[in-house]
Amino acid sequence: MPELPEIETIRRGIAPYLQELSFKTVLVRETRLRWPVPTELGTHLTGQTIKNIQRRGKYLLFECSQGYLLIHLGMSGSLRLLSPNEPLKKHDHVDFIFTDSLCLRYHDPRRFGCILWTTEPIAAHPLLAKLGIEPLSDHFNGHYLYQIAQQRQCKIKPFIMNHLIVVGVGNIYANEALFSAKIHPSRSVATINIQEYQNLAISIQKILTMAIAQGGTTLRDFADSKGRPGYFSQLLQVYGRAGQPCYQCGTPIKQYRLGQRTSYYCPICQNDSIPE
DNA sequence: AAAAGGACCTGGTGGC
DNA sequence: TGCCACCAGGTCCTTT
Repeated sequence: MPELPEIETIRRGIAPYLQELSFKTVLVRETRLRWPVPTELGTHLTGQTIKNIQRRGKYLLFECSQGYLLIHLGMSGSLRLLSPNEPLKKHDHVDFIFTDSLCLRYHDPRRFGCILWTTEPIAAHPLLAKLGIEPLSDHFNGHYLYQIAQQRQCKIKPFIMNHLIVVGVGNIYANEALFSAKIHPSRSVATINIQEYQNLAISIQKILTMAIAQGGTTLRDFADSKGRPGYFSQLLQVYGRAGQPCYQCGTPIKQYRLGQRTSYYCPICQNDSIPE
């Protein structure tokens, strides 16, 4: 479900309500996420106060009095703020209940997400230590991408989705950013020049920023922390639009499989002389 | 070392 | 209506 804009939407939605609140109880109904939810999670968290909620890539980092709660939503995870009395739905795996009776509820049908606890320095956490640059930071630009690309031989779409290079760009926004930069998803990274990389970096930032402003993209079931959908899906140019006319030139959008992911592009705007 | 493919899960959809 | 194959927003791990 969630890419960077969806995670950021959730972070912004919950942070104002949870700052300085203390954990009263943690109810773990299902421990089988991507990695087991720590059995002592409640013991660790009870009495701790949330100091700050940050995001690194698609990870939410809850800075507590004496450690970090780390949450990833995988493909199908969501977090909702509600009353602890709210009736449970299937796959509501964990409740974080706070002293003022607010409940943060973790829901994840496919269980690809994770909930972890660490008291080690957060930047050194094994899941975070090797992550690439934040796309919305000042240091992310065309030069950065160009330099790494000179030593690689992969296609551009998996390249920008590689979170060891740049974090947070998932399948939807990778397709959209490449359309915006007029680059075919299968272009070899070494054939792309510096000017094109500068356009691409700007496109990635533009797309992500716009998506955050729209509250993310709702395809099936994404909702923010209050259950509201995101509206960026109305602005998608290529993702999910196979066979429909390109908004720029009218040519039908093409769809194909690149790696294990579905890719969408305009054969005219993104110069379809490249073998898929 | 880097690229590609498989694996982990459930639910929704479309075809027969 | 039922059954089945296939698809889905992620990313770690194994294989090449």
